[in-house]
Amino acid sequence: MYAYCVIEYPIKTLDKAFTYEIPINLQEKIKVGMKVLVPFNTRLVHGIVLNISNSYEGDYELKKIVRLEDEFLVLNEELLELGKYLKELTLCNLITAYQTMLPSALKIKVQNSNYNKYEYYVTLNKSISDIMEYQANHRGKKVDILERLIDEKKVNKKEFDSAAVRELEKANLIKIEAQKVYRIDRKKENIEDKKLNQEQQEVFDKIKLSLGKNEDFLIYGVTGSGKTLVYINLIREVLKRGQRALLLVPEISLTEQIINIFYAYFGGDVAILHSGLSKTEKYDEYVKILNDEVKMVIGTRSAIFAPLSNLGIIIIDEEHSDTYKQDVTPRYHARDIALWRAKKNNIPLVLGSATPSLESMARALKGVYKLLTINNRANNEKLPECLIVDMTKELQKRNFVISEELDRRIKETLDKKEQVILLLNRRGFSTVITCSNCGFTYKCPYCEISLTYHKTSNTLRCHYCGYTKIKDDVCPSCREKGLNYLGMGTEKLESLVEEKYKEARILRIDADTTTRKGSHEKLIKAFRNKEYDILIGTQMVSKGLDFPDCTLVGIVNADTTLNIPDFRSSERTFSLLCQASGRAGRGNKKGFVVIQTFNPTNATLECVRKNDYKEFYRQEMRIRKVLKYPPYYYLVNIKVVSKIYENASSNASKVVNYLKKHLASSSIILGPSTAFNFRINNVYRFNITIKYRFDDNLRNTLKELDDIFSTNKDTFLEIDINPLNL
DNA sequence: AGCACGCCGACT
DNA sequence: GTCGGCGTGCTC
Repeated sequence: MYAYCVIEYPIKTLDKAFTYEIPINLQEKIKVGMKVLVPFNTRLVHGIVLNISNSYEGDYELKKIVRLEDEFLVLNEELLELGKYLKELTLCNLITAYQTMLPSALKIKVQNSNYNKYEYYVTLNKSISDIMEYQANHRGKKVDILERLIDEKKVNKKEFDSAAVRELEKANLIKIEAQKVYRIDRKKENIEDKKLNQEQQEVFDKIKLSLGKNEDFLIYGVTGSGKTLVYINLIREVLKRGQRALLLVPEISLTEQIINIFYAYFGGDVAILHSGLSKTEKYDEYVKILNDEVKMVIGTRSAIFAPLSNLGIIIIDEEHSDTYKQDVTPRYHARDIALWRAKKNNIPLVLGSATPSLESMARALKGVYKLLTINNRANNEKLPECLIVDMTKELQKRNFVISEELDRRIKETLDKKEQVILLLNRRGFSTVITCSNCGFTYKCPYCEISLTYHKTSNTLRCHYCGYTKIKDDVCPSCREKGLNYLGMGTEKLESLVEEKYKEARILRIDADTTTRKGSHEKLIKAFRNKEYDILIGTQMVSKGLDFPDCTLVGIVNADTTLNIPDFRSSERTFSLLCQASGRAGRGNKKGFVVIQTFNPTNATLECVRKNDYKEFYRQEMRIRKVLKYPPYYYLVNIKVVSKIYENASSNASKVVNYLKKHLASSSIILGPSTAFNFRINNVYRFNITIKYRFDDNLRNTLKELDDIFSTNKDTFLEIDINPLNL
């Protein structure tokens, strides 16, 4: 018998199956998907068995497999096949695909250590009469231990004095047995069963009809519409049918509430997988899934590879979230993997969002996904009232950070003993130039992208197409000398707010205050418990959180995200601000949202104010169509990377020429342009972007380019198919 | 990737 | 004469 294996080195030239002879003693045990140790050249390496065959045709003198490395399959048939799809999807090596699917404790190459955790239990090892006889002749701790064991038969070793236990074991009176335990072990809670309202029920009923079929859904439900409750009921239905469920969430640390709800409903039937777990915790959760000991998995992006057998449904919550796309190789999108698995298992896929990605909404409107809408908040709560404040006018009143309107509302809210969230968008791109007088920013005339400033040449450039212009001395819009960099950090805002509202208790949450594991949840909890009055934060605080006493959300500077040089910046801003607005007035109190901006007539902000996703979708789709962006066109981004400037530059031109020669004439090739992170650590990178609709040659051409550059020592390519960022 | 093999320069 | 620099080629 022969085994075809991929080996551990993630190198293009080794990205193929190597054949080994299976020694007779392993022939019974070996299975496809197992980890093996094999001789390779002059050393031993790890590999995964792809195929087992009785014949081998070829003239190689085959070597023999040394041993099996795990007693269980690390990859079942579905995942083995999925790895091949992942390779095709992202153009990565097969072994890289498999590695990303496995938790770090089970990855190929790591030395096999035992990650299992045990608890030790003590039981009696002699007849009761022998024990009693021993007790008669002794006193103290040992007698007490035996006493308890007679009563309870089996007791955790932790509860006894270890020296006494050791002596008793030596005397052969007791024995100690190891029992495998899981590090995470949650119990179901008795919670009140919430009933679905009519809208939720309709959505549930429609998806229920599709269980057992491959149908893909998009649930578009406003913030607070109770999508989670629909998910819970769907999963229950799936479990009732003896199948399992997979739920993806964007970031578990920010979605603590969701997990707790699912633990409450499903207890130990849930396994969780996310980056906040330790390596060993992840291993435990993974083993539970492999052993069919759980009925559902909740997790972040990579949980889409969970080895659940008998899948009945896949749900992706907040499907628009960027976190579902991995930004290192393999650059996959969990949605694509979900579509594949749903099809493969013949089950429904449910995507849910209050602000669906344009891609998904476009597909839904085309009928590729079934669109299901929830228009109202679950308990008929009103959406918050939202107003836009023109900061150019405030500047004249010398209000640089907090407008009169926002100031008045903050005071009112504090007087009512209610809570305020102030959202400061991600620190602005320091390379984007804004006029501090009127809010003007430079945009590329061809790509509608903010231009970035290059200090060395005093130029403004579009990193999509390479358009370049010299920086003006005065703002082209207001003729003032106001062109400077943008940026205020949360810290500065915090000190300002402290000064202004001396009585208020202020909490700041951003990447700096939440570095320690779990500190984020602690701070969030403290705010919910009303230990603070004002919460200042970045987008971290905007997602999925529920603060019943928060009635005011202030967006301090809505322009920063709008000006980020990316064609998706409007979409991201809309989504972020809608999410943030959704934080106001979750209880039965009325909520307010104040958006401060230098662009009060901006169409995206106006859509946020009206909470009008449909209008935003229409507008943004028009722009995407004209400028040939997704979802009308597909994108591929190629970065040409080298430590040597000339090589990066010349190879980038070579790539463009190659593409021009081989791609369909309808495909658009942009660049090479200097990437916005053009030079990091003395590594240079050039950007090439392909826009295409249908191009039969595309995949093969990309593969060929990848092959050509795989042997290049100093220059390499990073190919990102369907990139989220360029 | 890792390692052996191989062919040139500067050292006890 | 030999040690060791790293260019080249191969891995079932």
